[in-house]
Amino acid sequence: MRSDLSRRERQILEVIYRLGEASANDIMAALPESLANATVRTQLRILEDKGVVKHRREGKKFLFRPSVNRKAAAKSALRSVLATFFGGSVEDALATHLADPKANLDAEQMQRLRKLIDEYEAQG
Amino acid sequence: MRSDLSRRERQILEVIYRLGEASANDIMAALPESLANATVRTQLRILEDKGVVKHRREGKKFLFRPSVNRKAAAKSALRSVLATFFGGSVEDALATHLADPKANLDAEQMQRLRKLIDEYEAQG
DNA sequence: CTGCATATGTTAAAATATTCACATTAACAT
DNA sequence: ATGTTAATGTGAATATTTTAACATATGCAG
Repeated sequence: MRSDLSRRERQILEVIYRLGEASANDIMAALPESLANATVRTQLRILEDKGVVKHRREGKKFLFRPSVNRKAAAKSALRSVLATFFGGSVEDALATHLADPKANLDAEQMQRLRKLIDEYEAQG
Repeated sequence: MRSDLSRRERQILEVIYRLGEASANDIMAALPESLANATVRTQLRILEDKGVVKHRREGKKFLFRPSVNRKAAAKSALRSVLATFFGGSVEDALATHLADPKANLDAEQMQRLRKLIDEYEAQG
């Protein structure tokens, strides 16, 4: 997630990433604390000025989405967490995640993980 | 990473996480842009007031470290990225990471990944 | 085409964050 | 002890962020 954004801007951008596409009202509803509609729209305008989000019109409302595609943002955010907290080690990260009771992977998910590793090794 | 921190506070906290323990000067040096020493110390004081970091004295300098241990912070940061960008799916995250040319895992790392999965499955 | 409900546009006050100069204190060598 | 160097403490100006009131526009029903 971009680090040159203010606290509120980041928070709102994160909501947009989670929702994929969202109106000012959607965002307002998704925020943990209650903000005036106008406040959310101000932040959206700022984010748009910064080139972080874009919008399209649908009926009379604006729907906002990130202008950087999710994949790229995801890769960048993940790399950042790996670097900051795991010394860049994806193994450490996986170990941490698996140790978390909330992870709770089922057989199918385990199989997908195995397959990913196999495939990576196959071409490496 | 805590989301109730200002931009600068987050940036500085991230540096501290990367370094493990750091003095005001260490942090100043690690920052991409140049800030006055007093500025960094002000932020450290704020972070300490907020209970985010603590310090110990060594000679005449203060060494700061996060007050929340790295493991817990790491787990939380990772979960957040997974939720925001990968719909909570660690498989998607691993796939994204492996697809990144910069990842470049060696045989040993691959083996560690496999072992983690095996062990997880062994206990379920 | 008029009114109503629901959006967005604009602007500016208030709150918060950011910055750093200057003052003070601490360690250490002489 | 005293001077020197290198830290930390304090306070306050400046900049940015955050907030939302008020104005305007849009879609739609009648």
